[in-house]
Amino acid sequence: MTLKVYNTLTRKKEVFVPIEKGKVRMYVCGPTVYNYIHIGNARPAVVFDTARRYFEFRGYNVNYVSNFTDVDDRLIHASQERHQSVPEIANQFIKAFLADVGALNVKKATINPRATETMPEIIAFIGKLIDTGFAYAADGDVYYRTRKFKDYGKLSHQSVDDLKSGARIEIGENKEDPLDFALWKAAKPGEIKWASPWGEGRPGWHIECSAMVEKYLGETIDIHAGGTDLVFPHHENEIAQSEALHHCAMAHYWLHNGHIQINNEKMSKSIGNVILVHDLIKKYDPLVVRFFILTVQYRHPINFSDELLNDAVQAFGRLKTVFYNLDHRLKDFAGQTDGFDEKMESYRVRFIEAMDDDFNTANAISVLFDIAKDANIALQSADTKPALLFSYRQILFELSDVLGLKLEDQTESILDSDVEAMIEKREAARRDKQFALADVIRDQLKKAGIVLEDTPQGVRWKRGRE
RNA sequence: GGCGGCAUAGCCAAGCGGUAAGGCGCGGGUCUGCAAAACCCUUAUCCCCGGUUCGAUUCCGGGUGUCGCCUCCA
Repeated sequence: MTLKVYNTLTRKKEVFVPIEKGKVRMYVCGPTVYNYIHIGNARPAVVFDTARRYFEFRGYNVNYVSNFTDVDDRLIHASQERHQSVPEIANQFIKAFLADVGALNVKKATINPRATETMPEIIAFIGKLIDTGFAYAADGDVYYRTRKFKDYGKLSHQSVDDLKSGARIEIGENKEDPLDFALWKAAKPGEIKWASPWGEGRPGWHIECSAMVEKYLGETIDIHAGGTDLVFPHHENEIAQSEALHHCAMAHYWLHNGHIQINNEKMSKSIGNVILVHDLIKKYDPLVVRFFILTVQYRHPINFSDELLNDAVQAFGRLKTVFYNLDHRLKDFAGQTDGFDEKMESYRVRFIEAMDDDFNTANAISVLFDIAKDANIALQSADTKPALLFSYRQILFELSDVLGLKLEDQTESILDSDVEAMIEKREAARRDKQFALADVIRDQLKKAGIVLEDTPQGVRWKRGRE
């Protein structure tokens, strides 16, 4: 079985062959930390985290680098508006980013380099581009000479001449050509700045990624990923910068996730429909959000709406319920699975086939539901062997973990003693066939958020809404 | 104008040459003291028109619709 990934560069699914056996070097463009992240930022974080988990599941050692852009125009604007320094704002939202993404069960990156901590490498990189004639300084700015890079446009599949119409020169810029882009921007009075051979200023947006990839992962990496909007110009420019200097491919595979829409509209500030993860996870279980994102193949657009999210609540709940019910039956079971089990292996194989196909999480999730169905059937019979139930539990645990979906929920394991007393009181009432009393107690508990379910193996409870 | 994606049941979403996975929802049933959970049954010929083929949702051509990139953007 071979893993295939869709490469934007070739517009084809290609067999993944790592540079170094057993290792994956991947770089995912991270956020500009001037605000809380929105769900559009969450998608690459979740899908590429899932890719990373899958690589690890398949035995690869993954070096996962994702940057923080902690200085740029938007941060400077935010700084002026709030009368806070750029680093203060950046630190605040880096912290918020890590919290949000942590709630979505995104594993920590191997490293999250910051632009401001990569300044020597950035400046050196620009210097070399000037030395080789790919860049030029002009009044304190430095620009990349786009037309000099012969492969320009190969990622976005655009010719330089087609791009020309969209390019423009802002007032105050001193570009030789409208297509050129900034590597270094001279500081205006009062702006945060760093010293450089071309005067005080700050890096352009694209150069930090080129410098960081080189610094942390090397001249050629396996995977470079980000949102589809980054194909042009961001990643195109990164290629121009890095490959002009290194004369080798910057990345073998370029992966891009599709965008999120809100009620079938583009999410944008002007429409006013931007949803922050910070707010969304107050309303929905963050894992439901993750689950929802993974129900769609990562390259396709996803529409967000309360209706769709509520469907996801139900669907994910089904998975959690079966897992919980398995645990309920296995409370006193300390044994093992039956060992090698053909059926469990067949689930695993189907899961791998799905994920091998460019991380088809939608199909991978359908395997989870098939396991759930079979496990539920096994659960129906009172004399199913615990070892079999345990096998179901294990395979569900193993595969859902690859997707970063935690089916176990620690918060459900603790029950107040008075609630326990009420459950016992109801059990006594049921034994005495005082069903009216039993039902009253059950209603009371339900209002307190505890839902009871009577099973042949005793009463089972879970937390519910209202 | 250049480049690209998408169009599958009420909704979401896989499949991509051999008459349609999965989930949510609806309806019917089973189990239950009643519920809940669960299980069973039920819910589609895949935007339209041509073409290739023994055979197309799946390939090719042409439409229509829709979304996106080309300017900061995940």
